[in-house]
Amino acid sequence: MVTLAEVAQHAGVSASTVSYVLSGKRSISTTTRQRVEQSIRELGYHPNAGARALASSRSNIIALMVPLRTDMYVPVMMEIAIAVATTARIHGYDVLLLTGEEGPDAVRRVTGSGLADAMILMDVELEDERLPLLRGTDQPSVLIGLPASTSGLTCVDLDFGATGALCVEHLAKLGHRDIAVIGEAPAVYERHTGFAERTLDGLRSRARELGLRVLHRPCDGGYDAMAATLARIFDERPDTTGFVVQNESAVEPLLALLRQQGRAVPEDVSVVAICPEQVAVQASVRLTSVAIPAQEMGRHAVEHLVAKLDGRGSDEVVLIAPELTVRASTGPAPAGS
Amino acid sequence: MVTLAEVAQHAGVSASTVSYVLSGKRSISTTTRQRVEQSIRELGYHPNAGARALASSRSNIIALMVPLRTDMYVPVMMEIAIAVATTARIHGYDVLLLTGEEGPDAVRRVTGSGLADAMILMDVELEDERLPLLRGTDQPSVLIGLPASTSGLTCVDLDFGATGALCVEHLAKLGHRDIAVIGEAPAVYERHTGFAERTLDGLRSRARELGLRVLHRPCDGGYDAMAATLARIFDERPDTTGFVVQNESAVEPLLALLRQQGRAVPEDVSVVAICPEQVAVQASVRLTSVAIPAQEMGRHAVEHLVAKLDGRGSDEVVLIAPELTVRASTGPAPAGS
DNA sequence: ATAGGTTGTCGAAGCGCTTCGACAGCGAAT
DNA sequence: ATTCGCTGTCGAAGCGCTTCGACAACCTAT
Repeated sequence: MVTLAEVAQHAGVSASTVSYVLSGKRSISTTTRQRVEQSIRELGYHPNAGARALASSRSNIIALMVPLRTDMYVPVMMEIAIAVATTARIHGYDVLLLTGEEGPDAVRRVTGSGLADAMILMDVELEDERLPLLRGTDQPSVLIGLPASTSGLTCVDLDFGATGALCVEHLAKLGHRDIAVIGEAPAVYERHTGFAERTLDGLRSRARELGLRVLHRPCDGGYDAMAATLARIFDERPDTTGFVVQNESAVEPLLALLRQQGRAVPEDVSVVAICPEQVAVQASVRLTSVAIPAQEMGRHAVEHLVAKLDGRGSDEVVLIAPELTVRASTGPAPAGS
Repeated sequence: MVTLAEVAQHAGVSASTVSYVLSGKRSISTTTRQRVEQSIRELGYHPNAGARALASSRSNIIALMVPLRTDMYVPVMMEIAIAVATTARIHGYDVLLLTGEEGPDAVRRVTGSGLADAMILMDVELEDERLPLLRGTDQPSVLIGLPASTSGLTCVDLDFGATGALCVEHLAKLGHRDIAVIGEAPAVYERHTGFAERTLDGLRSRARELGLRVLHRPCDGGYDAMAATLARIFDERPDTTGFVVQNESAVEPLLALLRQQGRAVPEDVSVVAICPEQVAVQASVRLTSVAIPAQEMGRHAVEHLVAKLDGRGSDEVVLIAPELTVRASTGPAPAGS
């Protein structure tokens, strides 16, 4: 393994000079810099991460805590994780992958050991156990998701309230009066992750203003669950013509079942989905949808963190404005209803 | 930040004693050990990762390179990643998340800087650029996937050859004579990742033995691509009654299209999928499938690596035997054909 | 010509840990 | 009673880097 000292010797300078060439923290004459860079290249030198971390008390690592559950929103999580890793590299950071399994202990371990300089938490619950720890440390962090209280925290999330409102507005404009909301799996509500509730709140209050009727039903993914939910919905509200779907693994089942029941999309019923672009585009009917901006969230989170680590940046809640893309799954409400 | 020295002072012993309590590399009297452990708890001590890495030249980190592409097999990748992270923690390791984006440079960087003690590479291509580097270093690594030459490498993968054979056998036993294989997206074949080809080879050679006819068509995910592919298949081989699907994002479109064309599953045509359990179970027809054992692969990879790092273990290719689960999408071939 | 300021480089200290050799203390064997 | 071999503990060196203060060498302003 090549060391700084070897590079220094090879270039005929002192170790500290090489260090300054690397960090740029002091000015170095062009000739010296070039000589050093040449030696670095020739010897194939890579600074030792441990030594660097020890001396500078900076690991250049960002920890990313992803939920252990592989049951929900998997592509979104992956997309965020990839965006985080990619953006982090651009800023010279690596990413440590932690699962939610360890819970608050993981936070303690990371902050205590100097393993990482900062953390990103995904899938934050309203009253998350990890929050007090984050508030009590000076290690920067960003949450992807919105807890009940955000004081002293930095959060990035889609504005789910506005998202709900946007969906219902779109349906209202098309003349739909009876809206059914296919929500997340019951487990998501029980876990109090918040985003599902926020969507619903935003949707409901806008619906009230617009004078629409809303029926909300949580729903597990898969066909059987969807079939049961759909039957109940049409039982209670036979005139339902508009659907808002938040659970992406319920989207395809819903479309298949509607087709099976002879209800045409978008002629008889309209469907708006809250899901990643790819799902919306690849579905059997190209879906009018509000995209979940996974990449943007990941990128934002890292950039906030880097700003904080550089002494810039501050605590702040960033709610990304939702954008609704009209595709083939929504149309005017049928005249008869 | 609490240091070893502070713990030592608090416990009234020397720093080295604390270190030995932590590592267990020398025997320590029970009373001393307990006193030290008590101090560690009281002070909330966590060893500094950088210092530890520097002194021991072991980072206790495993690097995981995941492909940048988010277009394929996303849930499988995520499942592997989670399994890797979880298993690694059990053995005292953390996981560094690298994207394939950096390519071979990432390997150089990690081995050169001592950032990680070992690497796991996912989505390995037949002639992967990173392989020469891995062979040229003494850093242990495990590939998830199978390159063209495995000499000097450790690999873990599903036995895709046997998987293909198993699928076709199942269909043969049910009396199907004309089999269509819906393969991966063309991009997957162009990338030469190998698993798709291996599946096909295994399937074809078994089909030959059994006297079946096989038609293979690569297929992108989504409805439009699937519709085109399906049309071509029935055009060329109208008597096709058995399908093997490898592209999981083609599964649902296929089922929907068959339904639409009035071909009942499993009465008229049978479908076998190669996909994660969850996809098979949640599909509109519960699918007879060979599961992709993502968790097992991740766990295996880590355990191999840990064994190597402990001086046990050796280079080896582990092919996981496929298991076919019969569900509702396959049945006897229709009598007429 | 002198004081003052820059610029570029160096030496040394030290980050917090592991690990090696040393050795005190003690029971067992001679 | 002396030697031997344990066991448990300590001190010190050193891992490879960053960073601080020092200081030549030069330039500019007086």
